[in-house]
Amino acid sequence: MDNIGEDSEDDDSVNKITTPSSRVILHFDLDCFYAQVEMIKNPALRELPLGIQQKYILVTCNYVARERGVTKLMSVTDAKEKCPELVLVKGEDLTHYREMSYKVTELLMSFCPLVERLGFDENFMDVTEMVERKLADTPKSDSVSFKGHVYNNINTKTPDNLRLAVGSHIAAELREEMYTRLGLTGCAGIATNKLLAKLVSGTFKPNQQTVLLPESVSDIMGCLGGLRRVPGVGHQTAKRLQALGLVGVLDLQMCPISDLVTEFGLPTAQRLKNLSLGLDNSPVTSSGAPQSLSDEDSFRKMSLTQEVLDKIRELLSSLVKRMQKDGRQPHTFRLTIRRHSATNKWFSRESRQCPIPNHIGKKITSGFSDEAVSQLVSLAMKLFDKMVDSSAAFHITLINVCFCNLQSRSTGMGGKGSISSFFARSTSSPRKTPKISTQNQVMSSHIDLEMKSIKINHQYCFRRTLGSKRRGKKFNFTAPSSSHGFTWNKRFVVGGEEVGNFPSNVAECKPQETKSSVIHQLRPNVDPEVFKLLPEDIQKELLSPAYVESVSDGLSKSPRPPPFPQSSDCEIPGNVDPTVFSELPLDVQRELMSEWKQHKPVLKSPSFRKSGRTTTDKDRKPAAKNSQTNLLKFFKPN
DNA sequence: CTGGGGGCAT
DNA sequence: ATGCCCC
Repeated sequence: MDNIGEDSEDDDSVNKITTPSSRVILHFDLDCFYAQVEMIKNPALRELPLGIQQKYILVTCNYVARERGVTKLMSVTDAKEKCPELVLVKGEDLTHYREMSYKVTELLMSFCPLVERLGFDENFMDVTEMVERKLADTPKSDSVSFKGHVYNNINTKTPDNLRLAVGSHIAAELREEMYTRLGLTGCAGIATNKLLAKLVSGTFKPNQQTVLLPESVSDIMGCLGGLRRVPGVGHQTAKRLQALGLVGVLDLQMCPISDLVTEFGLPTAQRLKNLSLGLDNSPVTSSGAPQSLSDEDSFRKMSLTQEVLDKIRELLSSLVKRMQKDGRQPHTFRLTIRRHSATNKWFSRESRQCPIPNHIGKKITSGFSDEAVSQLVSLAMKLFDKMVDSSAAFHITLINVCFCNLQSRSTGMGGKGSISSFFARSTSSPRKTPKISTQNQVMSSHIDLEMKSIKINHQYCFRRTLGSKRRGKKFNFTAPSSSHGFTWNKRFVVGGEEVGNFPSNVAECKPQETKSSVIHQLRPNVDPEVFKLLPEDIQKELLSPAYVESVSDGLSKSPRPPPFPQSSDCEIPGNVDPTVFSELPLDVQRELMSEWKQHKPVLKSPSFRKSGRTTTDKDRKPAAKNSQTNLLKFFKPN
């Protein structure tokens, strides 16, 4: 089980204190992904304006089409108007895109397992360890230049920038690998966190890459304009921010944290403010195999039970086949619908779910697909009846069937690894492809891949993703210690942001300190004299929780009081500025206090997750418990 | 007439 | 089960 004690022994002894706290994060974004896949399938399409069509929407298009004014998410009608010669390919069946997407992730993972997928066409990678390793191996590393673009074209020589420069070389090589092995082009961004890497990757658009240096953080955030452009700020959040009078990133940067807390609560308030400043300590979490498989279809209208039944059967037979290839057994089934409603057109979905009886689940994995499908169809219809009164008129515009709670059948060997199908090489592949199949090869696949320049032992790339998302980010500092020779890397969770000369790089104030002492907590590159000259309210703002590495995301690399008070009284958590707290409305204070009270006992038992599911984590994402074993099982034993 | 996915937190 | 987020 999780053991906090184990960790404390090895972290500082192994991780030298001098080790830099900033990470090197890569973001990869394939160019017009679906269009590229179609152009690979049919090269004749390359010179033609090509659009990928789902129902009435053009979900993406190639660059020939873009030159003629076609854009993403344009209606087919508009696109045809703009460009009558536009060639359309249906893209509702995602099979090929999904397969290619996982090949990309697999390729990246073969260099460093810490890869997080975002949709089908984007991947984050934490290459900090690779960079350190490369730096240590190359004595003449002083004069490394940047590969690709540098945002704003400015370049100061600092140790952190050197590490980003090495990151840019890694990114370039990985993009080259993607092209030579898979025929795919894409962009990459190199920065110190996921937010910035993602934002910068699109700076130069097709098939190029860009580094963002810390000194340009305020520039890139300022140039963003609308808040919707900030990843993590969706439609709803943007609306609520606008109600507060905030429309641009700069507005959010300058907004008093207390205003945000009243609207969003403390955790979200901090997150939003940090995002606006380019701060993001969220770790790159290995995605591994998907948590759920679903299949859906939308249509104008469906009003007959028989049609519903047929559609569900159709969706299920395809989903069961996919599930079968995956190899895991689903233990939960969910049916989702969208109702037609003239007024409430804005998409609200309803769903019902139920356990999948074991005898049905087994039929899925063991190949009795037809039986499984028909039994699942009746399950689905029962769920449908819970939502829709079939005796009255109804109009459905979407049906989705979903398998989740996926568990590997065999704990040990022989089982078709869950991810094996996603990462499996097609046997018909004309080209020799690297086999990343056996457990041994996971740790040494650089041999198979004939890496020329990135001679990084994969062991050095294992950065623990401490605690999975599912175990709750809040308490991921209680994640298990290394159990296979990998050391708990405290620094990992810290992710101290390097934010150049931004005021916000006052990022490491210790909580609950007096102002006079807190000034000593300023970053070394922040001039205390300058700080003292600032108006007091600005000082307070800089020291407020929004500027502190949030407790929920990690520990400080410097000794710091535990995130929650040890005393039995409910005190203000360490990451909360008492001054700011005291300024909150009383009811908000009370709410926060009771929340903290409830969380406290959790500190000692990270497995509190009331879920009756005393899960043996073996079926969760690879990062969940033990990155090695969990990762290994995703590769074909061969 | 905004698609077909996927994720997380509550 | 829903709502938010991402593409």
